[in-house]
Amino acid sequence: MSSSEDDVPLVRANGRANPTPPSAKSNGQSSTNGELDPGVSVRFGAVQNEDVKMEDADEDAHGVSKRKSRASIDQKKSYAEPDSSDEDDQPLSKRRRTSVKHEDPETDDDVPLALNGRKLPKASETAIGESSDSDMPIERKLSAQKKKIEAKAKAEAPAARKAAAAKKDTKPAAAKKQANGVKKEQADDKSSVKKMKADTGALKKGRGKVKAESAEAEDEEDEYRWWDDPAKGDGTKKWTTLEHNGVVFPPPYEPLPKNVKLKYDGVPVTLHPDAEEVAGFFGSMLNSTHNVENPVFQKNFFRDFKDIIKKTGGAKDSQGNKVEIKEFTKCDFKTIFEFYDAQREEKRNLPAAEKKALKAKRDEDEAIYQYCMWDGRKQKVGNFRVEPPSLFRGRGEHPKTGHVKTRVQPEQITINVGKEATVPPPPPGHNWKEVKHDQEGTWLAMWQENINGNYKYVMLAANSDVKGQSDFKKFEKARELKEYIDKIRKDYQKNLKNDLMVERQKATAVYLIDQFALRAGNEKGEDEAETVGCCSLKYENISLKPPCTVVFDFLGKDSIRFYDEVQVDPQVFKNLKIFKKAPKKNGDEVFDRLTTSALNKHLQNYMPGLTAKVFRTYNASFTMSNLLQGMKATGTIIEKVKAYNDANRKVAILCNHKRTVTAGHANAMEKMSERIKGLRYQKWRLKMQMLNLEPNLKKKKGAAFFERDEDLDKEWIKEHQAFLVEEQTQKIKKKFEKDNEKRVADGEKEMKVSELNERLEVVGEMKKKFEKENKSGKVEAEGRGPTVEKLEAQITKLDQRVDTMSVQAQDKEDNKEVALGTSKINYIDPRLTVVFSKKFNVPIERFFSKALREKFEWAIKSVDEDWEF
DNA sequence: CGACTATACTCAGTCTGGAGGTC
DNA sequence: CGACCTCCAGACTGAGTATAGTC
Repeated sequence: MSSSEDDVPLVRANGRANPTPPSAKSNGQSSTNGELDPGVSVRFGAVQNEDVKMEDADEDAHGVSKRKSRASIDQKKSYAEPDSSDEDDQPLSKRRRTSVKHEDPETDDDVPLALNGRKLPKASETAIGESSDSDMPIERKLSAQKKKIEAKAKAEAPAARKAAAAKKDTKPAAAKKQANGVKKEQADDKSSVKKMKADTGALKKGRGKVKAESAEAEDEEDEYRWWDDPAKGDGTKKWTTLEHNGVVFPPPYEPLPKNVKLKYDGVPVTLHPDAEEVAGFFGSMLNSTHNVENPVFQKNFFRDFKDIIKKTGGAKDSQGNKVEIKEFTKCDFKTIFEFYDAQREEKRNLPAAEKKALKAKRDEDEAIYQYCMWDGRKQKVGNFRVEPPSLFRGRGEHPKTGHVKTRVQPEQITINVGKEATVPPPPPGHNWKEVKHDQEGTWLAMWQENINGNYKYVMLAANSDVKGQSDFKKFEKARELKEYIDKIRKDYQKNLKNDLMVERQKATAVYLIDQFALRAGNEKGEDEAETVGCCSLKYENISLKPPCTVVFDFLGKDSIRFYDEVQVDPQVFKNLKIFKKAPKKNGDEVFDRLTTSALNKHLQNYMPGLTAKVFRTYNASFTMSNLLQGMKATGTIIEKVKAYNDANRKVAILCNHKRTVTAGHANAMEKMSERIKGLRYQKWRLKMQMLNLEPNLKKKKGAAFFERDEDLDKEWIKEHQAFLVEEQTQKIKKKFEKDNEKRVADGEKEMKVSELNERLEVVGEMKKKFEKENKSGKVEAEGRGPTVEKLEAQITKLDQRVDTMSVQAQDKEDNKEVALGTSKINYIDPRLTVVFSKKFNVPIERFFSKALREKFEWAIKSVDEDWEF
C-alpha cells in the first residue's frame, strides 16, 4: 500500500476554501436532504464511474449502516479486506487526480469523498493516514507553511459567537436605589463573615469528635498542601495505605401493614414481601406521572413484577386462593400510594426538633463511614451508601426504564483497602465478594448494577486530596492545550480538504468539537437511549442551509436537546454535505469512518493526554477567562456578582447545560408581567390625578404624557380593577379571620360578620371609584394633601419599580433553562474565579458555596491575582 | 472491561421580598 | 407619612443521588 502514498495529490496552495459555496444556495431544500445542487453534481459527473457504483450500492438492501458496521470490524481487524481492490476503494485522491485534475481550482474541493457511502479500505487509509504526518510530501509542507499565516483567524471564537447569539444580557440591575443596594451589601457581608465563623466553629467541634486530628484543619501548621508538592499527582499508584469502614446498606424492606394491599381486578391480594416491595416501588411513585404513565416503564416494571411474583409463590386473595396477576391495567396501586404518601407527609410535618434529632442519630450511625484514612490523612468519602433498590428511571426514551433495580447484597461487593488495614466487616452472616488491595484505584468499594451491568464505585468526596489533584490535573491539561491549539486549528483547517475520507472526517469532527463544544460521542448500545455526540451524529441531526448555516438538532447526554443554528467554515459546510451524501439516509452516521477512539488517538499526536473532552474544558475556561478579563472593576458587589454570573451563563450556554423549566415558570412570568402592567396602570392613574389637580398641565407637558400605554386597554383595565378589588377583599377577609383567631386565643369573643361587612365597605368604595373613573375618564387625586410634586415623586418611584421588575423578569426568562452549576463545578477553572474575587474584591463566598470552597481549596489557596488561565 | 468524570433531578432547608404592623 | 420590624409564602440553593457520559 505504501505505493499509494505517492499517489496522494498535492494539496494546492490555492486550496483555500471557496468563500462562495456551491450554487446550492439556490436549492436549500435539497441540500438539507444531503443532495447536491446541480452545479456540484456536474462536477461530480467527472467521477462518473463512482456515481454508477453508488447506484449499485443503493440497491444493496443492506445499505450504509451495514457496510458501516462491517467497517468498524475491519478497522480493528485487518488489511486483507477483499473489497480493497475495488476501484472506488482507492484513495480518493487517485481518482480525483485522473478525473478532476484540470478543473477550476476553486471547485476541486467539491469532489466528493463520501463516494457512494462506501468506506475506503482500511488498509489504504491506515497506511496513508499514518505516514502523512512524518512523510508529508514537500509540497504539502510548503503549502502548510503558507497557510500558517491565515490560520490565526478563527482562534478565539467559539463562545464569543454563542455569547453574541445568546440574548443580549439585560442591563445590570443597577437602577436599584443605590442606598438600598449598599445597605444590603453590608448586611450580606456581615452575614457571610458570621457564617464563616460558624463554619470554623463547627469544624473545631467536629474535630474533637473524630480520632484523626490532623486531617482537615484550615489553620493548622502541619496542613498538607498537595498542590505545592511537586511529587504529587503523577504516576499510577494512588495510595500506600488505605483504611476505611466499607459501605452502608439501605434498611431492609418493611412490609406494608395488613390493610394496605395491591388490588387486582378490585380484589386485594397478598404478596410475598419481596414482591410486595416491588409493588411498593411502583405504588409509591404514582405521583410521578412522567414515569408511571410511560408505556415502556409500565411494560418493564410489569414484566419484572410478574417475575418476582412467580418466584415468590404467587399472589393470594384474602381466602388464600391464588390470584394470577396477568394484566397491568387491572393492578390498582392506589392504596399503596396513599400509604407511602401519608408516610412522606408525616415525615415532612415532623417538628423541626425531631427532624434534627433524627438527622443527628443518622449522622452518628454513619459517622465511621464518612471518612477514611488515605496515606494516613483523613479524607471524606463520597457516596458510601449502597444504592437502594428501586425502579430504574432511565432518562429520555430509555428502553430499560421501569426495570427493577435489585437490592445489592454484600456478596456482590468488592472492597478495596490497604493490605495492612483491617478489612471492613461485612454485615453479620454475609461475606464480601472479594477484597482487593489495588493501589492504582481510587475506589473503596465497587459492585455491578443489574440493569445495564454498569460498575458502581464508592470513591472519595469532591473535597478530598485525590479528587482535588485530578481536578487540578484536568485544568492543567486544558491550559496545556493553549500551547497546541493554534497548530491543531491550523491542521484541521487544512485537513478539512484532505483527500482521505477519514482524515476529512477527523478534521471536521475536531472542528465541531472545538467550535461548538460537542462531546466526543461514543457508540451506544441497542438497549440505551438514543443519544449522540459528535462522532455518533446521525444524518437527521444535521441540516444544511446554504450558504454556510448548519442546524444541529439532536439529543445529547441525558437526552438533553442540543439545538443550534450556526455559521460554519464553508469547507465544513461542504464536508458535511459530502458526509451526508446519498445513499446515506436517516439513521446513518454522518461520521461513518470515525470512532471516538480513533479521534482521540489522533489528538494524542498533538499533545499527550489530549482527548475530545479537554476541548470542552479548555473552551469553557478560556471563554470565562476572556469574559472576566474584559470586565471593569466598578460597581457594587451585587453588580460584580451579576457580571460574573452573566459570564458564567455564557459558558453554560456554550456547554449546553440545561435544566428543565420549573413547573410554575410560565405562570410566574405571567404574574410578573401582570404586576408590571399593574404598576404602569398605577402610574397612569397618578398622572391623571396630576391633571385633576392642575388641568393646564396637559399643555405644559404635552398630551402624550397623559396617554395610557397602548396595552392598557379598557378591557384590561376593567379586568385589572376587578382583580384589585378581589385582592383587597381577600386581604380584608383574611385579616378578619386572623384577628378573630387571635381574639379566641386571648379569650375574647369573636367579632360579628357585621364587622367584616363594615370593613369591606372600603372595597365597595373602591369599586365605585373605579366605575366613576371609567365613566368620566378622570381620576380624582388621592391621599392627604396631594400635590403635583408628591405625585411626581410617586411616579418616579413607580418607574424604578417597573425597571427593576422588568430586569428581574428578563433575567428569569433568560435563565429558565440554563443551569449555571455544572459549568462552575466542572468546567470553569476555579482559579479564574479566585482571581476575579481577589481583583474585584468580592468575597469568594459569593461565588463558591461551602462545598465548592472545599472542593476548590487548592485553587483558593494557591493563586494570586496575577494568575492567568 | 473498568474506572473515572459529568450531568440533571429531587427534596429539604434557607433565604427573601413584600405585606402588614408599629412607632 | 415614613423608617423600621416581623412574619410568611414562595423562590432559590445546595447537598445528595443516580444516571449517563468519556476514555
